[in-house]
Amino acid sequence: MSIERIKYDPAAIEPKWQQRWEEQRTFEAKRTPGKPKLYALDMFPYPSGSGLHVGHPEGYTASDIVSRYKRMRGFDVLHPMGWDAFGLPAEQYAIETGTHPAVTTASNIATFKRQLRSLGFSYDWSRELATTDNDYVRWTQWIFLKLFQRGLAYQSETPVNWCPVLGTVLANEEVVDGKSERGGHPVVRLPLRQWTLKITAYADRLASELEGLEWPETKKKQVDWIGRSEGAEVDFGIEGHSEKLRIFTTRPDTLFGATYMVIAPEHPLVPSLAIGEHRAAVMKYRDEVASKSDMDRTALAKTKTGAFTGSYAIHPLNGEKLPIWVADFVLGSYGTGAIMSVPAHDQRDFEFAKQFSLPIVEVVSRDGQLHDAMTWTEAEDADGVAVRSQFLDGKGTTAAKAAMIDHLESSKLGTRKVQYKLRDWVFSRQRYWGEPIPIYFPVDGDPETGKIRYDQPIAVDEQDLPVKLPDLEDFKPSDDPTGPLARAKGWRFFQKDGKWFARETNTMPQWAGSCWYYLRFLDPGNQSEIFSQQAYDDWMPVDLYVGGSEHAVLHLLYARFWHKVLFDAKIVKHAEPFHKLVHQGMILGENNEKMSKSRGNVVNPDDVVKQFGADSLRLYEMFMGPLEATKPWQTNGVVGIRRFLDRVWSTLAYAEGDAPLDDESQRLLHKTIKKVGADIEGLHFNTSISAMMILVNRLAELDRVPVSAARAFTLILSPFAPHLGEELWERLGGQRSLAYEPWPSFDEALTVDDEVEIAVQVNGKVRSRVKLRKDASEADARAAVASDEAVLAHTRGKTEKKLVYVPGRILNFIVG
RNA sequence: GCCGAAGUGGCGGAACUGGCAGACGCGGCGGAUUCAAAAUCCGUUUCCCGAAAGGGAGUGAGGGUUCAACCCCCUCCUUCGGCACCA
Repeated sequence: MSIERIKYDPAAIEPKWQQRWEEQRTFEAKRTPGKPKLYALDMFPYPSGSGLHVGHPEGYTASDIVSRYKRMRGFDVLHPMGWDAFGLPAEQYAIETGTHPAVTTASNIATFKRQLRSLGFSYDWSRELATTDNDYVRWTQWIFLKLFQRGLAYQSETPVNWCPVLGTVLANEEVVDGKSERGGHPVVRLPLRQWTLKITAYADRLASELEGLEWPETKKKQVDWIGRSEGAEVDFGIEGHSEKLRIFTTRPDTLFGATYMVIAPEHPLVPSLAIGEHRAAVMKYRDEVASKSDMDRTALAKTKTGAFTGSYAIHPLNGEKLPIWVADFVLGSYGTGAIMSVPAHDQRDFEFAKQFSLPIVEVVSRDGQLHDAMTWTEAEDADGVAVRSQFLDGKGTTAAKAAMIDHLESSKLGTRKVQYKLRDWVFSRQRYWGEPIPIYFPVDGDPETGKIRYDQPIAVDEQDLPVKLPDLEDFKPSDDPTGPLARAKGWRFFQKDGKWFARETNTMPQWAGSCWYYLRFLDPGNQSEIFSQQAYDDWMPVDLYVGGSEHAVLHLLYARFWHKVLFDAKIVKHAEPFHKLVHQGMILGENNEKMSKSRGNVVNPDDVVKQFGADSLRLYEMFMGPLEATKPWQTNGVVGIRRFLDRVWSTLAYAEGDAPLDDESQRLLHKTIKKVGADIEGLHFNTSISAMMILVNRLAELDRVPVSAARAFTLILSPFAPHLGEELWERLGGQRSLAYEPWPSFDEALTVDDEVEIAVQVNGKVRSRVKLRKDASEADARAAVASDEAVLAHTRGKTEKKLVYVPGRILNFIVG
């Protein structure tokens, strides 16, 4: 054996196959009638300036393995990739350097694309798209118009989260602890004109239609986020006012326990209710709260604060006078911004009552007896029996709630009501690098002096889409919340039929583009429609959606909302877009900490590819542990994987002949084929790799590996290590890419051993092992160990009380 | 505080439906090869006692069910993720 053998050289074979796949358009998605289909979607990345990090390839490799496997299983596969390319970083960079965001974005995309290509993902690059493409923006705006036409996009002047540093308004979801989610800049609440999407109109469906989806815990997170609660709205009279004070409660059964009322500082009635000597203090309190950050107002506020308005509400059922307080623990943005306070049965009300020495009256008793709630140390919010409650007395809580609501409705004092924590989606941003909102307004007179009639929004004609961004040189946000687009006067103002109009200068948030990209992938080149019905029917819904759990609520809720609107508009045919959802876990640095530049523990995929090869990176990321688990990077682990691939190469690359494998190897091969297939279906990539390692270790011991076995192994390895797979396949006589080669079959009979070694226990402790036929009878099993010294040593002189025998598993003597 | 997930060798992690805990990989140790090293190959590697045979302990802690528990039940601890006064 003097022939010099070539070594495994990923640096040579990886670019070779990447180029060949591209030239031969190997992965262009085509649909063949009658074949099953798979739409495998990755959450497309924001192409940041720092390039890919090792977290990206984790999910991408997983979906790529499934895609490649399914192709070999005869599926038509749609596996696309694109760019979520609008967003703040490019704009911030533009502000700092003057480089146009389009330039930065294009160069970042080029970097990302080069990196993704170097990893050998089987994307159909002919469907590549970026949310910033005019051709894409056109349809994003088109969908906005659908929302507008259906009354789901409206302007409001409500208090919003204005971030002075970023110069924009943020969604509630983008504000964490009173700071911007990106950058951690302070956020204040200001009333501004905003475009808002009526996602609350879909709250019920967004919650209930999750059922039936194959999603992880994320379903629950969304349900919690939507936060449905059932209760009643009740109108209280106000002494000396004709207006009513409307409150929402989930505990109408405790109405007789209300001892005071609380309204939020933002409540519109605050000015008129704050009277007499109390007025000044109330207004001062209101102003103080307004300047507080959300942080101060919520989590850390241990003691309750508030002020008495001087006004009284009239209890609708017993006519009692209840003092009306203002306190910031009541939120202006939830329910009616006002509550009836039942301190005996609500902890917050209880604390407030203690703080301000207000009465506490028990109206729900745990045992039916009367107690003095003034002596309690905390509220009792558990269900019980209604007391001191007139017609409710003696009723259990559930029955009492129903009876009270019935009574309120029949006497027109209140109504049944469902409330949601979910708020409408503040959709406008005062920034440059986003989709222009395709709306314009009449101008009274000319642009210089005229007033813009924001109350008369007009939809841009569909024919005139997309509304493109004007070229700007100065991207700085200003204090002026109309945003930088307002400075492009030539773009903003235009004349039609002799009249002046002004375009909307707010842009859409980054979420907009990612709300529907999976739909454009169906038919990205379509110039006349958002997508053809044929393309839709070919591929939808998305069968597998892989992405980070950081998008569990925001992106996935927004996208589902848009999809349902499109469903109602009969543009899509499924109520839900994503059938199965998987979140890859985070990859930590070697020191078990989150990867970050400041911690200096960032691993660059380019370096790993250079040192070990793309296939090693792919395999390693799948071998680290369960896909969904958080797990630390270990460079030595990549070394181990590279060793495995070296061994695969040296074992298979020079396979020859067709001498049959020995029985044991043959069985192992068939077991491995079965296991790898099943593991891919279950996304258990770590264990399938381990199974392949075991097989190679076995094959490497053989003098010679027959070609047929080498080919079968090559095929099952190929979804994981596609470059190595192709190279081996070629050496083993393959004429063309193995991408569509049928997945190897296995003989079920060879995957089960008919003789197995089972443990022999005495009183539950393993004392010996014995080889037995899988289906051996108890008598046979007993006979097989009858003279086993290791067993006899522990049974001798004792009486057998029981024998547990599970064929193929265990033999356990119970003696005493 | 509430909700969710998870705790297994020195490390990453396996373990079917309750049936031999520690597969596979890393690291360690010993050896082969080499002038030497790297690479590669072989052996070994949960802990404790023991020269060995063997014995004992062991899956965050404590209890329980069972012939048998990483797996099921109860209590508790820790870590991670999410939510944050939503009436």
